[in-house]
Amino acid sequence: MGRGKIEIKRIENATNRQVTYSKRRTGIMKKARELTVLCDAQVAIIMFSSTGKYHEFCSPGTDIKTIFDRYQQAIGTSLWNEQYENMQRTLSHLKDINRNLRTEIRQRMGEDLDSLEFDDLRGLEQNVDAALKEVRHRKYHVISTQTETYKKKVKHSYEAYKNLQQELGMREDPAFGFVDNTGGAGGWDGAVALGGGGGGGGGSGSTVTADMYAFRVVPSQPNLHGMAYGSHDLRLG
Amino acid sequence: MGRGKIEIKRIENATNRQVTYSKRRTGIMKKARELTVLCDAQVAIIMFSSTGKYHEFCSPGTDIKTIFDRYQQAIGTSLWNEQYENMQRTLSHLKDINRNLRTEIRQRMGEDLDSLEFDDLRGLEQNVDAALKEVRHRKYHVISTQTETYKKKVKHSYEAYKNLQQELGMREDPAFGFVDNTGGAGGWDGAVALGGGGGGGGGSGSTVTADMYAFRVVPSQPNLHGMAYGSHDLRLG
DNA sequence: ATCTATTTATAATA
DNA sequence: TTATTATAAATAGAT
Repeated sequence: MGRGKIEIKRIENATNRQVTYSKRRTGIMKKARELTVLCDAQVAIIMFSSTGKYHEFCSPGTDIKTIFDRYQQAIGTSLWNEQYENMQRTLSHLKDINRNLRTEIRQRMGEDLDSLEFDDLRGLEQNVDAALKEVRHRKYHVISTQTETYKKKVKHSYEAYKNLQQELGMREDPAFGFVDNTGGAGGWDGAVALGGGGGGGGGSGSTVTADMYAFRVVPSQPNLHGMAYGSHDLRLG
Repeated sequence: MGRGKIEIKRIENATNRQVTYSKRRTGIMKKARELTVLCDAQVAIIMFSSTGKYHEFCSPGTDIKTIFDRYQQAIGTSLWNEQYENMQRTLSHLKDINRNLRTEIRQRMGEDLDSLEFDDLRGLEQNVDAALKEVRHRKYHVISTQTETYKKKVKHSYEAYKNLQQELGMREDPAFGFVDNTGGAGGWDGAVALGGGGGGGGGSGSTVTADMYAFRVVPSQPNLHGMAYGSHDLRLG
């Protein structure tokens, strides 16, 4: 029905496609309206163009949602409900898992142990004990790494200072140079001795004490990825 | 388009109406199909005839529910959509929490510690250490309670035996009676000495060894509410 | 259902 | 976009 017959396949020219969409959409809507009136029917149409624009038609005296509800009743099984209930199930499953995880954490924190049998307790104890060893090991590794880094920084700083001092000494009165109070660049291993971490070579001279790291004795909220240990609301899933 | 022009108003003759409905319905469906193909559009049509029969059309590659969802999104407001999205949000929030909980558990198990700063590690260590003490304490409490219970059972059993023996001795030849080998009902406290738990009164005589409880030395999967420690799939939320 | 005279929709074009 | 118009398609009424 046009100047020429066309093949029913995707119109490649975007403009033509858009024009045809517009014309034929109008045509379908008109047909739907006519069907509604002529045959006393109820029709609902939803369309999306390839560009994402949406258009709808609905017989007067009703609305799309009503027709859709009726449709759902007609086909019996409710797609909505199916998906909805699926989600509900997933949700409650997640909550269950959540609750279990919280319980495990609480028990790993030494709380709510009343429900555990002796064997459970023994297993938990072994597990926590092993974990403690791991954490300590890691802690020592970190502190020794930190110490190494610090040591290197100090060493570099010292060398830079010495170089500057030499340079100054060559150009000006040596009396203006800084005095070297260190026992030499050699002994910054102290803190490594705290743990079993991989300490570097031995050294003598000045010793770095634990105070150097300003250890907090009070267990003030330590953060874990911005979250304090045990800060989860463990009451509900 | 027919032998005669018709007015667009309800067809009163039921048969004619039905026939026209059928013909025009087919026509609309064909038009919809053509539109889908020609213009790369998505179309969903639901129809109910005046007699209640329903028919639908949907572009291939999708389904009515999907189109309806999209439609609801397009028009913005929708109670269903609201609820649906609410659920989606809750779900992803739960997944996030879940992931964090799993991370915390893993770190409490001494795994994945690389991302932790020294202060985090120190806090974790203190926390796990305290937990370990709690678990041990509880374990000792349980074992001593168990021991008490066992002691009482043995005592009762012994007394029942003595009573029976006496009864037997009164009725039959005492030679058939059982010999009492125990050192008296008094000393079943042995295992309590294992820990700091609240042991009962002191006693002497035979000692209960740890073997009495058939301690497993191998840390075979201890159960926690039917779930082994660390048995959660900790990989994903 | 099937057939066609006619009306209607629309492809190409401006 | 909108309008025109030659033609293809849909379909009312008859069979």
